[in-house]
Amino acid sequence: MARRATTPLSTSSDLDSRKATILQAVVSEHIDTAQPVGSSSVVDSAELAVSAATVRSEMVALEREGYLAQPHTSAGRVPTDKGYRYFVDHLKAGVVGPVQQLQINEFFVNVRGEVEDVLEQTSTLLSQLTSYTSVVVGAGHSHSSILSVQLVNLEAHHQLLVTVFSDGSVTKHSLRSSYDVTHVDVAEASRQLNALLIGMTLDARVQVPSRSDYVSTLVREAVSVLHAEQPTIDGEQVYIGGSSKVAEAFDGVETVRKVLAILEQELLIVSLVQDVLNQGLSVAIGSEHGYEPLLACAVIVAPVTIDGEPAGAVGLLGPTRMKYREAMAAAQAVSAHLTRHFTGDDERG
Amino acid sequence: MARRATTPLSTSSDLDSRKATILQAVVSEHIDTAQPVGSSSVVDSAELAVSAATVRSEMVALEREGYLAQPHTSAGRVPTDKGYRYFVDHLKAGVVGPVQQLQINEFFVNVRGEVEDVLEQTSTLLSQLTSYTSVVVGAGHSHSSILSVQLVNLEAHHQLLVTVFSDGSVTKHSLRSSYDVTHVDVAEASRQLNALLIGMTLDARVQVPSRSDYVSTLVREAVSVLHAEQPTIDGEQVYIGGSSKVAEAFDGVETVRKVLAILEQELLIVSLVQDVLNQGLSVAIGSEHGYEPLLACAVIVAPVTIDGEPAGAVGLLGPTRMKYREAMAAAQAVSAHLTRHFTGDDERG
DNA sequence: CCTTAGCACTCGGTAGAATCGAGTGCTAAT
DNA sequence: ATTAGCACTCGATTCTACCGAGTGCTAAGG
Repeated sequence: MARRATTPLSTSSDLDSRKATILQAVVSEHIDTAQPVGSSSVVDSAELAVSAATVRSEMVALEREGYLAQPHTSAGRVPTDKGYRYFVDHLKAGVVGPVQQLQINEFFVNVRGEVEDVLEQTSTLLSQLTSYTSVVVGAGHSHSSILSVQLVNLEAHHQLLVTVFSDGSVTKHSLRSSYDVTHVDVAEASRQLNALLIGMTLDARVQVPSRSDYVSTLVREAVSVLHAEQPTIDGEQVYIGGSSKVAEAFDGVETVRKVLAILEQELLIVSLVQDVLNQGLSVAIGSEHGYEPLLACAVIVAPVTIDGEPAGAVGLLGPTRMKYREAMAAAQAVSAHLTRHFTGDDERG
Repeated sequence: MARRATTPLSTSSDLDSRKATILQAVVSEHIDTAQPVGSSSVVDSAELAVSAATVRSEMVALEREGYLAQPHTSAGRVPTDKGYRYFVDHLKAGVVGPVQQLQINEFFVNVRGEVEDVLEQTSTLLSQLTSYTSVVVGAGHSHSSILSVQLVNLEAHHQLLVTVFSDGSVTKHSLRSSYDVTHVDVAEASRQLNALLIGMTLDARVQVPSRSDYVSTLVREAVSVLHAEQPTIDGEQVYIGGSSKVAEAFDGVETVRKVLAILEQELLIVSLVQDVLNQGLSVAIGSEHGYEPLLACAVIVAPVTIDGEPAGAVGLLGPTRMKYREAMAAAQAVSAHLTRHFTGDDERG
């Protein structure tokens, strides 16, 4: 923790020890109180052996360097995004509280059902743990291979193509034909599709014989419909938990509205989470993630893997003045449990 | 409209013509302005040939009878739930505006994809049309028969049971066995399951031969897992559109939070919608639906049918002072289009 | 008897003034 | 470099006055 003091004109991202202490005190207190923090309360909370006046002049410097801001003259200081950034970068990794640990353990012991159900419930869990809105993203099946394809006759003109992937996901696609299709045709088409597609991934192209009988046409349509799925950012699933927490976390109806509006656009949420992950970050604060309507938000992201492969992420969305340590610990713990749950899964009974 | 004047001491639910006019004027104006309405503005807006004083004494009566309330002495009047109820009961059926009609038509011409996608997008549409939060409920498949059952081997201990129903829905269920299962076993189990289950509905019990080989065990497990689904209020789908609208519609963070919290509980939303439908209502106002956290809300519901069978509902959730005529018209129009879309569907190419 | 003009009264909302106090920035002394 | 001291700023709070929308009541007129 105690870092060597450098020259006061440090190259932007490092601060001498006292400035760091002060900054951290301001951030901590502001997170707790949501109020601007004054020099004297810094002296109290950080146990500094200097006077308020000294702290003040340091704060002027911190403001000049962009870590703090003043809502108005003669108010205390408030952290900027940069200030929060410094804070989280120098945060010693937290650990989840005992109560929450218990809650997490219990959850993962009891959780049952399909992947989708687990993810959805996880999202609720994470939100309850932290009082922030949670986002759980499950990766699509673009890299899974096809285990089984089946064509089912709903009506003479209407078939359903049901595909099972090696990751356990199942998709369905409607096929509508302008000609009558018999059960025999469907069975034959099913057989051919299985022969063609089993073991393939969605991004692999397959050669379809171009004969023009009904069965072949059906097969061709089925294959093309499957391939058409690709552009849809391969159907990741998004589960949002605790959107009501938005109303508590932010003040100002307008902010709440904006954030909720964003949360409604699942594609956007997916790319937000992906962006943050791609930047290699675990936290994106305010302007950092580049989504203007979310300027007032911080996003915490933790990746989930299955057998070492990236398989999604869990995230938390709160105000920039969120409780980073607790929230990061919770996200990390949950993502780890999730990883273990899915990876270790098949070894258990 | 002009209803015969009855005795002033009418049996609660009927009002003489003038009272009715006044009540309707108050409700209308309050819906527009969100402000308490005074006697003089009633005289203006309803073109009454009486003085404000007369209106006032009528308002006293309306208040005594429970249709109006006063936020505080010497403020105007505000409708009670009962007042709103009278209003909507005597509302001449509205028709959607030309712009929205266009929007609806365009939507249903262009909409593509599986039922789930259509419902989800419909929910967004309805919300955009009305600026209220929309709820679309798709009925479960408890009454659909099974068209196909398929068991797929994910791993030696892990099979996936994929079921296709006659309504085009598809479910999957994980089966985990403590013993190794070969592909041959799975194929055989699949065959047996098909023989047993095709044509059945989920509520029908089937006799499973109680032999104790692996295949039979697998079959038994599959059947029991399918039947176990029943209690889950048979997996209706809920699609909520425009939850951000909640932030606009209500004032008071606490109300917003409560409503959002309710919207998160899909089961609750389903039963709310079902309740309202069962009461034969199309609108439930404030206390009428009996969900205390939604006291400030009105819910509009319109049923959707497929081939005459109830198949779900579309709903709108707004403040009690919502624009009933427009919202009801929109809900009705959308539900009608949806009904037609799904019913007429199979005749088209 | 219903209606209505007139009037006193209520009470929330707004505007302005006074005040408070937390917090700053500067300066001068150590 | 630090700090005590101090003048100053400015949002928040309180208080007052007051306005005005709206009421309820009453007494007079159809």
